[in-house]
Amino acid sequence: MTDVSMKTIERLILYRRILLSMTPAPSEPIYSHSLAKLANVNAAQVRRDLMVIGYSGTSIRGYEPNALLRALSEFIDADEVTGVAVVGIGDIGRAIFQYVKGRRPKLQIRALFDIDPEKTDKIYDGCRAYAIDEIPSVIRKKQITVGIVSVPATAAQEIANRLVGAGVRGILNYAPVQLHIPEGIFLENRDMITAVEKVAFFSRQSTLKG
Amino acid sequence: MTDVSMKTIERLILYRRILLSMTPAPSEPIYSHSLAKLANVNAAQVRRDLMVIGYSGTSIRGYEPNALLRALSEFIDADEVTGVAVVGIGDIGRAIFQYVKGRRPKLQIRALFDIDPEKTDKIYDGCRAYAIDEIPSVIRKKQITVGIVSVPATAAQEIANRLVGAGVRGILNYAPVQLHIPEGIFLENRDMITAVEKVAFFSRQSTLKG
DNA sequence: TCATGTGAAGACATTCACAGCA
DNA sequence: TGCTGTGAATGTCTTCACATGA
Repeated sequence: MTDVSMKTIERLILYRRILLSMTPAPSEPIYSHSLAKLANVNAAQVRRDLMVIGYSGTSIRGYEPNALLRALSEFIDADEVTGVAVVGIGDIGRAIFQYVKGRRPKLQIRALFDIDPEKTDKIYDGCRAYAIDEIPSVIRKKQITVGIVSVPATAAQEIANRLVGAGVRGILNYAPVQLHIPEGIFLENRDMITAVEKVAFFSRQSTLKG
Repeated sequence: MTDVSMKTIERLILYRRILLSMTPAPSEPIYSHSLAKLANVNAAQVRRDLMVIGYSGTSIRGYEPNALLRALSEFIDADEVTGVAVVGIGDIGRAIFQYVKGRRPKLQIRALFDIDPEKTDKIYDGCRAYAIDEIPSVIRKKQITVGIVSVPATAAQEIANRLVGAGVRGILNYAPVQLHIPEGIFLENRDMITAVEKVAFFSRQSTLKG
């Protein structure tokens, strides 16, 4: 696979979400300008991003929405379904589970984990919750490659170690702590406190500027 | 205020979090190298970032942890406490409320909002929940400048409009939809579906590479 | 005419590498 | 010696601007 920048992938995912949200799919072609407006980016940016997915407007003016959607999905998704596990059944864990479940056919949350015995060995909305000790066996058996860490900060590193040990290739970390994981494993941090602090900072800036 | 890049602010916030997590504060100086390691960045990056906050290692070798923490906080925080509102008391709304509450003295969640009458006119852990119609009056009265959108995608734009109309200067959007808001209002998107898709994509890449 | 695709410029971010200092 | 602070180099991302095509 050709290598793509982080920023580009984020936008490609955004373009796809925009197209998915157009129901029914418009029969009119969509222009780089219109997509750009919907995505809050520059039109040249859209065209440059679309270059990497190898979809070309078929000598037509603009892009054919269905074909573009197909091309985006082909690029963004793996051939097989990606197995995902959520560790920590708190508010964040539940939120992710609810948001992702059934919304993306190529992403499947196949297991939940929690330290609290009250929460484990149950089935939530079609997905089973396991004890932390079962991480290695379940991750392997269910071919899970993405782990989501939604446990308290103090437990996060230990959970990350176990996930990596069990073979996940990427971690999405919601705990407010910097994880240290081996080279080659993808890590994305989404700490909510940091997010609020950042918005607070730039809100102040915009106030000062006028 | 000097203008700082998004990336730099994110790292400054991270450095502060790292220092805050060291309790008790170490009496030894901390070096750019050690902070870099903890933050998963390059040492030169740390030094360059610290340049912008105007803290200098006082002709000492390394940085004095307490002084650095103070300098970081002075830069990151406003003088006054920043008022925050959370709209949408679902899993995400609750998660943010719980995470932020009491953890950052300069960030105060002053109001919750929800469309469901069952959830409003109650006090959750010291913070009152209001109906959506009360956004304008409450935002103004409580001097709220940051709004967090944790409602379903279909409602998000309408909520954003009301928040902006009421005077907030920044929005943190957890809904999986692109908001359109006036120039000058800061917007940060944190959609969870996009996050999982991104991690899934790069996990696959790392697998292929080896 | 009007939109795409893209070379080239420009803006921005990271890293190197070293002078200077204690 | 071993650190910081920073000029300069490098690397990455965004935007301009225009040739090309229908």
